[in-house]
Amino acid sequence: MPEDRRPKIVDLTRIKVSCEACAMHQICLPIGLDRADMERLDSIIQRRRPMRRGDELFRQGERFRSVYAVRSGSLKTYTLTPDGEERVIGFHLPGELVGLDAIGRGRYPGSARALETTSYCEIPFDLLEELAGTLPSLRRQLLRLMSKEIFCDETMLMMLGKTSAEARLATFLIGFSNRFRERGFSPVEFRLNMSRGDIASYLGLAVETVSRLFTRFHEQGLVAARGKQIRILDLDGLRALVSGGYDPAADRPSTA
Amino acid sequence: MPEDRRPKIVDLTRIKVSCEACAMHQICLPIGLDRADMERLDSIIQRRRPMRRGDELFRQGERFRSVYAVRSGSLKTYTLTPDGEERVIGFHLPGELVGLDAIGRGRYPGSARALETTSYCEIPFDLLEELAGTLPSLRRQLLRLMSKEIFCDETMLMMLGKTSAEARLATFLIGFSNRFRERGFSPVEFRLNMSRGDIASYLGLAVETVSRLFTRFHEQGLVAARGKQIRILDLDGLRALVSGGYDPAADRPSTA
DNA sequence: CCCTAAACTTGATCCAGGTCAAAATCCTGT
DNA sequence: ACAGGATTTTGACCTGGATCAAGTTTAGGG
Repeated sequence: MPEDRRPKIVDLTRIKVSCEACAMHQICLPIGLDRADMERLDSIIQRRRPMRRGDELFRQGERFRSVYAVRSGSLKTYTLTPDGEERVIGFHLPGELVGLDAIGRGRYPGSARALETTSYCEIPFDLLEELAGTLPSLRRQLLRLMSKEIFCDETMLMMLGKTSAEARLATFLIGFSNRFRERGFSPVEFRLNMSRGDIASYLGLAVETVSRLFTRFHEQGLVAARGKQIRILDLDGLRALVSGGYDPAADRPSTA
Repeated sequence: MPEDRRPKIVDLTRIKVSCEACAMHQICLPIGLDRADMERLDSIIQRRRPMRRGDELFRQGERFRSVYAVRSGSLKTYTLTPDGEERVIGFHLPGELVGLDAIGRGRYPGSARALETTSYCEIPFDLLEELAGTLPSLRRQLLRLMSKEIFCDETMLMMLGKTSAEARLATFLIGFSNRFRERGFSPVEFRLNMSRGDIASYLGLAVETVSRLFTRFHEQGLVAARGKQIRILDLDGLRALVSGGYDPAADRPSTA
């Protein structure tokens, strides 16, 4: 067979993917699907070559075709304001779907960029929509994930509305702690691959404020941050800072 | 027939509803459905007796069973923070669905309260989900509406992150202007039935700031507000205030 | 392994908008 | 029509976090 002259390139672009084998299948779309249904889902999903840090998954304004599921790594979504400034909308960990905000408008309202080496699945949305017609579990999970997204955005809205910078960063760290734990990683030691600037933009603060807060948290023995590497020393102490504000950890279901 | 002894009470609680006859059916769930499919949707929808100002549609923490579509009037959704403060999440006009944030968690994360006399449809979600399996147009529209909700929340997030009080109120007014126009009402003269406090809470500002801004807008000849009655005098002037910030009017599709 | 640009930290200053206080206005029920 | 509480407006003051300005560390490419 002459085709095996360049097998790796072809393989890396469109690999046969299996949800069943994916470590995130208890968090992602296939929850509740039996083997046969999972195979039908597999058949419409494409796994792409992993992205490297800085690569773009899609760009603001591009025509919407697919939603994407993060398999490993992480990415950020952001929009460019008319005056060219970048505003971070969210950070996405393995098992999470990206691009759900584009369905209603046919174009991606923001861009998505890898924060580290990141692999993902591409799910053509017209096929997903169709398949959701015949697989009730898939339909339910898709609706749940979208609803969860709305809920998380609303939680964030509440926080940006009235909380102090301190409470925002504390909530941010607690949120990541929870998300890492849900994924089987340590909830007290992890790497935040986004820059301080990204965190600041996401929380509606200035970079300087975020930096000062990290130093303060360190001084107070709450968090030991060496660059992007975070170690949470006193989770309850952080929770206390959120006082009065809304604590998403308190009632976020551990699964979906 | 002895039943017609108390027909009105029964009628007002569960009225046979028709999406086809509803003024909002080009904005709401039934877009793209043919007559037969619309009847199937009608068959799972219940129209309830109208609420009066201050009535609650559902309460935070209650078990989720239904989503609701506003037929006429308006309502606000809000959550109570642990320390008993109210935080407004959104305002809902005719044709909009409420309760979508509850699907993923099985409980309403906030309460919904009528801002004026308001009629609505109740749509039991398990039935809607099932029907969405057999009606592709309904499924598509449900996904679109949820996606739109995510997009709107994200837009709001961006705004709360970095914009001035002035830009926030301007965006708020422009947004309502658009929504009223989409519904066939005047985009320059309308009634905002929520209190100044509600507006402030929604925009993450103090009541006093909102009040001052209304006076300032009046002085600048942008808006004439007599209490809840709003008349926009210079829409472009308002748009100019949003400068630099993100203008949702610029690319919000006029339909769904 | 070093060099350089970018990212991060720290310090000093300033102001938008929050808070407190009080007066004016608007509703709502009787 | 009116009383009384709630809502709104206006004024005075103050603070949290933005902004401006250096230094310092980190990381990636040659």
